[in-house]
Amino acid sequence: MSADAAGGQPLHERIRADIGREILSGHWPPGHRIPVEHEFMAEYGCSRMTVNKAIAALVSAGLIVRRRRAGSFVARPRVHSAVLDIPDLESVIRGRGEQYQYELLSQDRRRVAAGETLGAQLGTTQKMLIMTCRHFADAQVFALEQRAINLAAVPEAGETDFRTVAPGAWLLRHVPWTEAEHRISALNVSAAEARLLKVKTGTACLVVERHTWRGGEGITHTRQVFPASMYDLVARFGHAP
Amino acid sequence: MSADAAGGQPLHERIRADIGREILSGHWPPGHRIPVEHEFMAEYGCSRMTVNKAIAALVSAGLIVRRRRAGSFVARPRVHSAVLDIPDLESVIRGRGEQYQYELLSQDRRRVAAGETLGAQLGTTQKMLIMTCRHFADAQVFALEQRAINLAAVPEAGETDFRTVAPGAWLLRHVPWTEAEHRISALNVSAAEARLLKVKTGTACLVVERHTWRGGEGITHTRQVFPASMYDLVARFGHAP
DNA sequence: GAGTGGTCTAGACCACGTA
DNA sequence: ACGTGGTCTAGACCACTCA
Repeated sequence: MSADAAGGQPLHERIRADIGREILSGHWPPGHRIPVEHEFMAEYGCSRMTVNKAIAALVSAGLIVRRRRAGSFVARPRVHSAVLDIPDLESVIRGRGEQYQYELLSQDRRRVAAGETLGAQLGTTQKMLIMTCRHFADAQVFALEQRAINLAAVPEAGETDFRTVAPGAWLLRHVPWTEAEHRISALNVSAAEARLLKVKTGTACLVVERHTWRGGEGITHTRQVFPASMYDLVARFGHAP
Repeated sequence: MSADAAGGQPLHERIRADIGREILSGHWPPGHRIPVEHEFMAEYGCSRMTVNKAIAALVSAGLIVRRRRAGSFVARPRVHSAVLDIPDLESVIRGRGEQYQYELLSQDRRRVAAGETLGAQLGTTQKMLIMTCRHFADAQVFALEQRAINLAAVPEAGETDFRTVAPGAWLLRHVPWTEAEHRISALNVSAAEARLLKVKTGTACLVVERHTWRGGEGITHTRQVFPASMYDLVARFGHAP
């Protein structure tokens, strides 16, 4: 009986994938209590250790949080992994003890042609919500952000007033779990961007581009420009065992 | 019997820590074959599942590689985690199909005062090997690098000729396993650095500072400056489960 | 108090790859 | 061929914490 009833992969692997799919599809949202181990034992006809191994892997991947007596729950999305910490900008700024302010500069709704920079890899010609906004730390411009949200994947975004809530913060609360790719580069800002950032033309800026998916479906793309003096990214490795 | 014979932590956790310590201390170097599961069972007086759980955690942390019939081996250090890929520059450049060239600009050996930028966090007043070097992609300067190596931790570095081999590449092959912290920022280059990079003063550059430890002991510190046009960092998240 | 997860056992069979 | 790891079982006791 050991290995595979169907498929060619270990059973604990299959259980892990099944649960992971429920979470990444959004079917089990953050905070959702998943079935207890005995239910999985019955469903898959296996021992508790096997179920435990599957769930333990999801815990170490950060998708699940377990609490004794209470049960196992879909984790609230940490902010894109513990290694490269790119949390929403409001918490960064407040964490420094500065005052956070947010401003929506423009908003548009249109189909994005395949190949266009914003929205590339989000699928061909999706209906997108396009925004430009600024984040302030005290009186200074902390970041300029261009954002595209795939309305097919996140229709609720269409009815949201992004004049009062930043799209990044809103997405963190409304889109359960994501995969992401970051591209980090440096840039001498153009005159137009310099004006919006309230810095001199040519000032070095850190640029973070992020593509985000959920279960393979494009969710959002963002490009954030930080004046060099405002922000350093920090990444750590080596969970000392 | 269950929980802890001594300490207050699970046994598999203790085994994991013990093995991890052997590796991070360099006592078990990369490629070293660790004892088989039955030996650990005897040593700790526990069942095979418990040993297996400990080793499995080290595998998922990337410290150990297991091969059926052959045994379990200390992993050869990957290049600083799969998430933020900062391999040695030679492979980056060659991977692009460009010609790699390396040049040592200066070398010095001195005790670094605590608080000095290079060498901070490497311990107070360690004897350090300090270098400045350049990396070329074809005819362009790809990166300017300042490097400090803690000679107390890596004495072999003192007898190495860094005119022919880049310190980053050498360290990758000679220091078994490391923890690291990266700080990524942007910068308008000074006139002095611009000259070395063969770019105009004020050109935006990506700056990557990296501190590296092995088992808590500082190994090296490096600051690499990339002209904005030369290099983008890419980081991915979301091991789709 | 009762149900959850956390840990552990003492076995077992199997797949695989090296010797 | 044989020893390694890979997987799995059918139990067990315990700690914790929510109801």
